Amino acid sequence: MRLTERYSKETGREYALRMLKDNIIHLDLIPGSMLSENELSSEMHLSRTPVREALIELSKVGIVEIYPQKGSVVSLIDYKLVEEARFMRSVLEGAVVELACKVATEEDITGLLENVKLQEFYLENRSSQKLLELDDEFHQMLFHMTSKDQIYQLMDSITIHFDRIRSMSLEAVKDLKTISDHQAIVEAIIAKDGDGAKMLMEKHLSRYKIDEEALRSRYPGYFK
Amino acid sequence: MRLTERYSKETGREYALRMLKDNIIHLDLIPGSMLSENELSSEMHLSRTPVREALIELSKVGIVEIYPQKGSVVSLIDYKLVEEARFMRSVLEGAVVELACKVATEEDITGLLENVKLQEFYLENRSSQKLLELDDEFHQMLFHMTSKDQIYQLMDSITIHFDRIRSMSLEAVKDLKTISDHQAIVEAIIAKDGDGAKMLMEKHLSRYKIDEEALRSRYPGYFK
DNA sequence: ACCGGCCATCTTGTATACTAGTACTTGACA
DNA sequence: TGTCAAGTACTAGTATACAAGATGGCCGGT
Repeated sequence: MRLTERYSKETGREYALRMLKDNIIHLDLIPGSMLSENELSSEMHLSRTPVREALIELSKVGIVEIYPQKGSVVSLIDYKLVEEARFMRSVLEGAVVELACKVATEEDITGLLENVKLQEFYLENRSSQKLLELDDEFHQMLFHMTSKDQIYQLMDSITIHFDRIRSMSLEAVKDLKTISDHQAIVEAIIAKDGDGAKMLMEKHLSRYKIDEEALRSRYPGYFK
Repeated sequence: MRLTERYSKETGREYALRMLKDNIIHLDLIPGSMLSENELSSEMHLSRTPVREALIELSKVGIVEIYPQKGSVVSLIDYKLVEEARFMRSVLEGAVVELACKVATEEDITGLLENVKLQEFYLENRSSQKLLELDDEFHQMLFHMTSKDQIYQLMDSITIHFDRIRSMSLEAVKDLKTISDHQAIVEAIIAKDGDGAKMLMEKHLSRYKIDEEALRSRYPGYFK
């Protein structure tokens, strides 16, 4: 388990959750491996309580499985679940961007344009970490401007299945496409073209349909 | 707090969660009221741990708010959140029923028809409890037959905002309409009419747009 | 050699103890 | 009378202790 520093404000539970998610996404905790509440808590210098609460939360979205009196494991990759997460995002974000075309204010659009400009900047500067953050922020902004923050939060929790797959496929080469997708979506919003924006969003998210067989042969044993 | 018996198999946490949800939906825990982990745990004959875990889960969907070192409260009714929950259901169920038109098997359709028949039966017998269960089951079946169980589970967690409002509007007079809606949806699925099924589902769920002002004047102080 | 039962050691679930921070009450003092 | 400070009684967050079930190895008997 790879650890980073604990933020000053965050609670033990939040810290444990952040560490676990990070390590699961980046395969430092490999699919199928056992998780011991005791081990984890001593590694993170916490007691079992906050660690346990984090594990419960992760089990709610099926990324961790808890077997009472037996143990907990990092879930094997279940392609059904990955596709389910992608479907959920596609459907919800499609509807949200369509709605955004109706309700976006000048300020909202300015914010989106600013975000896209920053993406271009960091693409040149090769900061893929920053790019990922901006990508997430872009999508979150759409939910915020349509007053759908709670939905974003719920949807985000299941997205981890999908983030894990994404980190397995070597390259984030699609960064360039990502940015031009975002640009096109903003343009559709400006033009108040709801149907167009929805289609663009669905196409954008369909890029994440990563080839299962390729990954399965590269990482045998990680899949259910 | 109104309590019912604890099932033999369920854990303390599950029991606490079930009790809390029931009491929030049926307004035995009124919006805005304080929740003390200590009080709740002694009422339910549990320790703070499982009760606390249940409260954390409820806070994730905004039906309970936890203020560290100060206390927890049952959230006031926020119509934005209610509408958000309705929107989420409408969008997801619309997409799912459209998909169901493509993939439903004979068995799936038989199951749906059987459910509708039972609804008719219990409508005559005036068992509104059983009707609600069948209603929930109907919707869940659509998610199951399209392999979207995880999405149903997540969506269901936010539906509580919506269930609370529904229990406030006096009558479940719309039972008859509910059943005919369900019948129409099943017919559309049989006819493999995806667009029609989607529209019917959205219309069906729009019935839950309960008049805010009427409730607000009847229950002043329950709203944000 | 093989099978069965006991035991030591894991696991998570729950209960309880402790910590630290908030808010209100009470009472003394200006 | 008004104000401020100490004390008290709450809160949630965390740590730890205990309970109960699952597992696997070991040892003895057949």
